[in-house]
Amino acid sequence: MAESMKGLKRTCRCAELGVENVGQTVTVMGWVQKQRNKGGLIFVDLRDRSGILQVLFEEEECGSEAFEKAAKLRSEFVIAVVGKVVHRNADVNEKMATGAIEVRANEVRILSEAQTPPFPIEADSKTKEELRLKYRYLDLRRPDIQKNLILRSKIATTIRTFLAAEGFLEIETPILNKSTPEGARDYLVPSRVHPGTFYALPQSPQIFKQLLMCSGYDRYFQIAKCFRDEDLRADRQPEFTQVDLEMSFVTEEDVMDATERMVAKVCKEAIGLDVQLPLKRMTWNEAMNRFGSDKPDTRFGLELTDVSEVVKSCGFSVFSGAVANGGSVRGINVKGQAEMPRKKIDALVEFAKGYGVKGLAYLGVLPDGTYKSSFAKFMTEEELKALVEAMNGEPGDLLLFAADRLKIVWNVLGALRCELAKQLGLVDENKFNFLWVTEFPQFEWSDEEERFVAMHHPFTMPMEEDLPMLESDPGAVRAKAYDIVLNGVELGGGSVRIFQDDVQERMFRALGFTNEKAHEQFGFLLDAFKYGVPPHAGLAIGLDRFVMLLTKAESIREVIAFPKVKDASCLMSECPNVVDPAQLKELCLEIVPEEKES
RNA sequence: GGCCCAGUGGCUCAGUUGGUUAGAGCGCCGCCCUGUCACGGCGGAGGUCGUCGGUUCGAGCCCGAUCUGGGUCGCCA
Repeated sequence: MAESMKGLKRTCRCAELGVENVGQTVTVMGWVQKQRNKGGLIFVDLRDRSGILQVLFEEEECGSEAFEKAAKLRSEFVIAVVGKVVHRNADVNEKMATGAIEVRANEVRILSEAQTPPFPIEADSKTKEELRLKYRYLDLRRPDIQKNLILRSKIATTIRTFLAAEGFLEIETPILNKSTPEGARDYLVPSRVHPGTFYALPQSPQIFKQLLMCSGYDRYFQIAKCFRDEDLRADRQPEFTQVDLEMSFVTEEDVMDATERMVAKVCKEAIGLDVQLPLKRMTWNEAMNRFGSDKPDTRFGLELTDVSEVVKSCGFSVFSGAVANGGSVRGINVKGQAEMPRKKIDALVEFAKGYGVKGLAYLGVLPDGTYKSSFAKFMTEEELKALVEAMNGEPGDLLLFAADRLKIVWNVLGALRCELAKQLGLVDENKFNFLWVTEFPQFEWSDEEERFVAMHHPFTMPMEEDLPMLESDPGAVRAKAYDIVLNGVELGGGSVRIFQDDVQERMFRALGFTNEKAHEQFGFLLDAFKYGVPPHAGLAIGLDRFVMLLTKAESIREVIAFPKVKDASCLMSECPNVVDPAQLKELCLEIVPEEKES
């Protein structure tokens, strides 16, 4: 039966005690991690978010009533203990942070009894995630998750302190917004007052922070919840948190400078990591050509080589054909792997196919100078020699090639080099390689929509020297946009914003927006630009991903208190769920049953 | 929407070429134990193998479908 804590006040957390407290009488409260009953002596490991403390019950010391209570304690009971901190003398436990001391109990109260939990509350849980997430409130008791969330809190505090000192104001923006079809799918919220209309949850506070600049707030930031109704991944949740910031009267240099100093500060405070500033930079074009990715992992090599020129008229029609059709042939030299078993190579080919390429050509340069290859028979000795030379191939090397449209080749080889690095153990897990990727293309061609779409968003400023091409050659226009990348993960990104209404109008035209459509969707922003708007630029960092990388967590769910699973539902609360028909009626909504396919 | 992986007592797993009463460790319950800390000793309870259907004399094991969770491609301005 639960007892009251009346008259008791917790004096400290469990693991806050040490040898310096010996002799003091303390009151500690927490969960029973473990009870060890020796008969005349009962040990209890008491746990709270600080750690574990051993409590000792001896009948002579605590009296028979307390001793009997101690004998009844089970895992996860919540108890309060009043007792004296003593040294363990000969029985120090070196493996415990509080192993030199223990609390000799004088009094114990059972504040709450507990059923046996469905899985052990312990670090390095082996329990299936499904079960952990169903009982997330128990999972969150585990020390490794607590460590992650405590670190996350510390990081948020560091960010707030840093930005405040830099003159940033923390300003909240609305959660209920207007839906804009550009970009990711919106989560929609029906309006009761205006039947048939909807709010959208923010994908980012983008437009509002730009309006704040128009309003003179100079430097804004927000640790903002954002929502995107897209499929989940190990590093992607439908609701996530961004450190969102915007600055007026600045260039991209100012934003990048403030951001990297903030990131460096966080790394130092959170995990004691010294980050060398300024961060390395690379243009988008260089990143794609060398790494096949706009978020390259620079902890290892395996860079791409363009061999299109070398093979454009060779006998292997897959290569020559790709070049003839305007595509590209590029390769990766996997040093010393010429003898990779056929089975492993086949698996790599299958891996590559998952990225849209029809196959992967391989050429092993054997130590004796001969070749083991899927295509050598189609090429002359000279052609092969030229190809190996172009790849800097030496005996013992395995050369892998993809031939297709350039976009696909980049995609395949970019993924392949990461996979190879993982398989060959080339990734140094202790490295934190930050990188700015700059000069992104302004537009990206969408096959699906048959038009150019904005690579970042429609408010991104093109580079001045490329402005004339906005109409004539949109695909060649580079943007004043920059992404910050850490170990192959896009940590965040930003841009200088358009602040001239004529440039903004040209942007919308290039994106295929009519004047009406642009005004219908973003009219208030365009109007705001007519009343005096400062040049401004900003950026957003994905906080969840940042914490995930700093904690080396395998999944973003390990750094979010209550995450969603793959289908965007919550196993604990079971949302989303149906609602009362009366609620729907009030919203003038009804469920139309899906037609069954016959 | 596609592809891949997993699903056996509360938890983590094992389960031989399909063959009688499905095993282990931990946990749980009871008794004993004054220095344990992966405590120890003795005893005990607990599963029909995610679900449905099929093949077979016989299925945890083979086949099909489906559900659940994970990874990934598409998607994510």
